[in-house]
Amino acid sequence: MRVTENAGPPAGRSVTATARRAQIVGAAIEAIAELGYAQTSFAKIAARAGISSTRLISYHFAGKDDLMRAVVDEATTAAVAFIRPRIAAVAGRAAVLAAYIEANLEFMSTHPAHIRALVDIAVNARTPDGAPLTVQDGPALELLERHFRDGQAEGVFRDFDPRVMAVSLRASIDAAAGVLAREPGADLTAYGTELVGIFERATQGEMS
Amino acid sequence: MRVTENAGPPAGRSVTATARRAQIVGAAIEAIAELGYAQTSFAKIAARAGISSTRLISYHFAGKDDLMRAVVDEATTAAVAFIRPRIAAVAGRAAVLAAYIEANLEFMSTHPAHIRALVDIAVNARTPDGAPLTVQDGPALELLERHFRDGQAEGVFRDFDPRVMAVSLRASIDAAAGVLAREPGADLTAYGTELVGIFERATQGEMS
Amino acid sequence: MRVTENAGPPAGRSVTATARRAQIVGAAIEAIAELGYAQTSFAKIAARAGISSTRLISYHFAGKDDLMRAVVDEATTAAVAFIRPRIAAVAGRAAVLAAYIEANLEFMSTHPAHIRALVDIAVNARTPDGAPLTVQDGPALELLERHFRDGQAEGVFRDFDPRVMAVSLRASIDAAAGVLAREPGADLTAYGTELVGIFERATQGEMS
Amino acid sequence: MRVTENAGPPAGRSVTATARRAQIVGAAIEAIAELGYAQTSFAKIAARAGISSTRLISYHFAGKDDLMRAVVDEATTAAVAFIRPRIAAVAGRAAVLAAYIEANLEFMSTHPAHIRALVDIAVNARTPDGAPLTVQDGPALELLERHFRDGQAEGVFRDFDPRVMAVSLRASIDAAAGVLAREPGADLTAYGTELVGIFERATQGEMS
DNA sequence: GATGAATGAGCGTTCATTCAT
DNA sequence: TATGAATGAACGCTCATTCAT
Repeated sequence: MRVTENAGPPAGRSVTATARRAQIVGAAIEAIAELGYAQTSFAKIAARAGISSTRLISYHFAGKDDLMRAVVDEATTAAVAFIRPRIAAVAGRAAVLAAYIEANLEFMSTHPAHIRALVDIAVNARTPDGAPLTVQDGPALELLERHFRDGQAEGVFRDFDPRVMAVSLRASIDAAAGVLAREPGADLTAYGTELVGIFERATQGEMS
Repeated sequence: MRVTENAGPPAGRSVTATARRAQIVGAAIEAIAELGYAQTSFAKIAARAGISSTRLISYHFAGKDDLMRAVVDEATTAAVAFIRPRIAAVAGRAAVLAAYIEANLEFMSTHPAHIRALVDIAVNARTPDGAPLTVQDGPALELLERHFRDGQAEGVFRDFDPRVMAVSLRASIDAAAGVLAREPGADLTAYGTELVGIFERATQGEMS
Repeated sequence: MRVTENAGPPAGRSVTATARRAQIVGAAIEAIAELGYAQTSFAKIAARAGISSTRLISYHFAGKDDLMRAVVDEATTAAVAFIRPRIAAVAGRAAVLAAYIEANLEFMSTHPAHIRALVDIAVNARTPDGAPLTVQDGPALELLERHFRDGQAEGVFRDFDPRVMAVSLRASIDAAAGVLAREPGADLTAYGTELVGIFERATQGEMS
Repeated sequence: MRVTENAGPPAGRSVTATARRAQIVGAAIEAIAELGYAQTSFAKIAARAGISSTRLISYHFAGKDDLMRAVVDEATTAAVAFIRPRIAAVAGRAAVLAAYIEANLEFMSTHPAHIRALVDIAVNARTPDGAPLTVQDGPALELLERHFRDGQAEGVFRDFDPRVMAVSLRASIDAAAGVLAREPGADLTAYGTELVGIFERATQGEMS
């Protein structure tokens, strides 16, 4: 699953702090995705980045928490950059929802390590006092919730609890990442179609 | 959040191996639920169990993996014992599905640590070579999948991919545990009703 | 200045915790006396104790603070055991004062490392938040102060501030340790006689 | 306890080497006084000086030893500049002694960090091979010793060991700094009067 | 005169595990 | 069945210093 010897500046040469940070963040994402959060250490990240000492990581990041936050930032930013134009390209609450689901799954298939790292950090990373480092899917959940609420106000969606729907949708999408991790050849497009079918029905219909 | 001094045999006295194992497994569940998998060590578990040396854990379990498997067994067994009679009490595919969801949420509210530990281990635990320790929700998923498949054969459920539906339902239920952990006062009954509504519509309806 | 290969249990064999702790404390005293507090690390102590890993120190002491407190305890206890019978053997405020000074200097010449370690820890050791680990000469100062106060009440000593006198006496004694460290061949007995002369005059006389 | 943002040139601007050195020395004095010698590092000093990299310290000083020597120089020079005129203003061995003690205590109350740093370095600083970096109070002790010796030759002081008296006086003065550090509101003037009383009696009287 | 980047060595501590009883 | 003692490896982090501009 390793990509390359992690393209970037040849180790040992002085480069800009920005480039070095990006290189380290990339290596951290790879390491977490492959080994899991609990097994990922500065040493493993350094080895993956092709740098000789963990000292360089400590030099560029204030600590493990700081690095993990940078990983979350990078993965989130990449996901948003990927997904936002795809939902901006369609119109209508239901179409946006479908585009959101499909863009998420597409991003997963092209950036599996990003997703894996994001979920792993959210579940595991804690500050020394035990508090979670990040709230899982926090911003994404709020946007989804607002989308559902607005759709309800417009009469497009039925009357459900937008928070429960948002949490369930995100969880279902994240679970797809787990399936992908376990079955590398899985057909994500078909999976996306199924998921769209599930949540179209869940958000519309009358029945209750 | 600690329940008691972890009822069980007073440390230092000779007890049966079975009782000692149960005591340690209980302490491990507490520790994982409170601290998260990555932050849980033999030392923390021993402290919680009120035993002075980690040696006792190594004595009763072949290793960390063995202990984690025992935790998964215990939590799974407890969940099955709680849920099975509740779904056996109702008839019909849809009613069973609703009962399954509601029983799961009810179990969560009475055994939050079991669920937290189960999810945490599933996501995190690996053998030293990086392979996942357990297949996430393996048995539960298969039962759900068969239930959907049978319901489809009976014409009760619409035509969807049973595996995707099963994965999404389990993920949505597990996500409820996360909500519960973050908002201790949340109304799980209402949450369950919402979830039943979502998956009733998702599994029935026509539309596509 | 190293004594021996630090007599004690042969490294690597299992011994009682008490004996091992004493061995480590002894090595720590030697190390601090020779290298100074700032240069003393677990690794240096372990080397001096003839044990192979710093892990054994961490096993027997909760942390560096805990070890330093044990060193202070050991040195203080040894000093008290040496000095107390010597002042109990004489009668009269002035005679006790002289015996106290001379016993202190004698202890210094037989246990120079104990004194050096005691002073070094008092001056340097801090908890992580910056608070001093021990109050220098705390208990000794209180006893001295009371002795002076009682002597004044009996009319044996003149009217001076007992705290200032106690602080100055302790400082003068501790400074003798510095002289001893710098000039190993110094005549401590003569030094003691001089010091007694200084503080006899300081505590008596009329003049003011 | 920090005084200001440590007045001096704003970091990052080109200034004279002299000014920059003074700024760094000032920050080092503050750091040692607050944190203690063992806890003071280039990083802490740089932070206190408001400069971003420890590189600037290494640039202006040959090493840690060199910086510490500069600190000692600065503190000593400041103390001499403060004290010398005060002892030059009085005549007579005893009066000079009293003026010396009182000037020292006065300097302490106006420059507590200087004294703290001076004592801390004297006790702790070592070259890598374990040798003390400076001889504690070396110059001051010699001057004091000569003063006592000359006074004895003039028949003003009784017959005592001038070295022991000098060491004890310096130690008693330095100990006052410790008292001041622990009890910020202490009355240094009264303390000085007491100390003068002690050493007047110690240096004169007959009795022996 | 100044600086960002980089470094190897060492720090105290914790890890799961094994030895010997 | 139990346990105190011991262990090597690895952890994240900080140290004073040097490289190359």
